[in-house]
Amino acid sequence: MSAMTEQLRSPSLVQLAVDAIRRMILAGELAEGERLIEDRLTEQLGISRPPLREALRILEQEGLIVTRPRRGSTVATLTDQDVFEILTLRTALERLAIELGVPVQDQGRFKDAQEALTEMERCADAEDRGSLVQAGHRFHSALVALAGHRRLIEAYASVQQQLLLCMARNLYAREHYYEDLHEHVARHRKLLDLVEAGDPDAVLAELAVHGERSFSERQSTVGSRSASNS
Amino acid sequence: MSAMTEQLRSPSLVQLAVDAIRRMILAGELAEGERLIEDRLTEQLGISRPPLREALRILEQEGLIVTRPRRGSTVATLTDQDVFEILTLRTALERLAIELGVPVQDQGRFKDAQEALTEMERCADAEDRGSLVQAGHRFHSALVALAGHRRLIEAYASVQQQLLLCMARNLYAREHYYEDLHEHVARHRKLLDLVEAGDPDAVLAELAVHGERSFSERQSTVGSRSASNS
DNA sequence: CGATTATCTATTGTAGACAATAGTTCATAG
DNA sequence: CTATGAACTATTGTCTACAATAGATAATCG
Repeated sequence: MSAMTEQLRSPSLVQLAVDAIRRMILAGELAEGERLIEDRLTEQLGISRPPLREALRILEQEGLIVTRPRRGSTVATLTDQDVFEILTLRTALERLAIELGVPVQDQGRFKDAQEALTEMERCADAEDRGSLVQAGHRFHSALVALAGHRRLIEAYASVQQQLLLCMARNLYAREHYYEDLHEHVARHRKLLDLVEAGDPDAVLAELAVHGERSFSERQSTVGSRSASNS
Repeated sequence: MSAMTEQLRSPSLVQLAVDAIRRMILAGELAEGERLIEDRLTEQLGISRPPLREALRILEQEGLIVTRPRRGSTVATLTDQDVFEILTLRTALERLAIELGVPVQDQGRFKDAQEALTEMERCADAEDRGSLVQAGHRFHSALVALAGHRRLIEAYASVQQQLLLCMARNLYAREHYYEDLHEHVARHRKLLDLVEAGDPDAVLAELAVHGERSFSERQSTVGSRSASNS
């Protein structure tokens, strides 16, 4: 039954371009605020402008680029306010996921979270921060997927992606991920244990302290709305 | 300072097409599941296909249409599961808005909510259900705007829009809006009073019972994932 | 007479070219 | 020497045309 969902999609040039440009942005190959000249991208990707422009529209909706009429597109520039928005939204979405999904139904998705956590522990042992971040995102995504809520999953993925953009810009990475790696993983382990126990409130409480640290100093800087780097 | 935000934008054909098609869908001129033939739409709107296709990509991201590769776009078909997702997501976003915005800062936005509520009362007196729904949406949007959270506002608008699609299909309208109109408005009045009082928790509590009625029977039908109309 | 396959048509995917505009540079006047 | 204006260039916005594919129809074979 789950094999039915495997449908070999012909990758349209639009989807291809979306993936490629997204990767470029998140990998930092395209700098923050950098203009995305259509001609240059078409040449680079080997496609023509119509599919590229459709791809840009999608990325715009995803929040990775900003398009101003007659002035083209630029890679999104994130202010402190933006980071605040991303983090708060992420937490709200995770909360909903826990509330809906925590007396866990789909054992398969739970497996995903477990595997991601194992991967996190491996990364922490190896002190591989980059992979740890990725595994952490997989873990959280798996947690969110527990609810079986398509829109929630998509919204979360979009926010997660913007968070990756933050980290690519090193706005957020330092203060959040330069803590003790094993404590970091331990908190996630506890989270998963509570999820398995099936008590949503306990998970939510843990999630609250989980996120508190990263928010507290952010909250204070909110309101400035100033660009966070020059 | 707020006058600075007034920038007369030339409406690109893409934006024009997005608005036009969105209106057609929400007005029910395009039936649920109906195919959107590009040639027909270009002729109807008097534009060519590239801007139309960009518009379709945007609408796809917004969740109003579904596009399958090589098979074109269709107006989104909403299942019970979809309605459930929309409602739960909406509540989660409103909760976040209240948490962040309720010791209300921006008095201007608060005015918006007050005006919308006044409008609601007028509609309830006139028994104008259609306008009441619209005013209600303006009210909720104003409430969400209190937080001054751009991403939250956009996400909420998208969800709200899909909710309108539900109502256009009469999936949700009957059981939710065929209650007593004045009680409906009274609940919103209470909500706004609590917001003005500045106690987020009280607002959240009220919001919970506010939404509980509409969710309870939904929750039970979840899992069927069957199409909700034929 | 029913099922299967080949052709055909309607529709989407993509490309290249033209038109319009915003930013830039240079020249000129104060 | 600075500021203003005009021409220019780079880039976006849009259109028409071509290629490729999926669904439909009809014809043929069992």
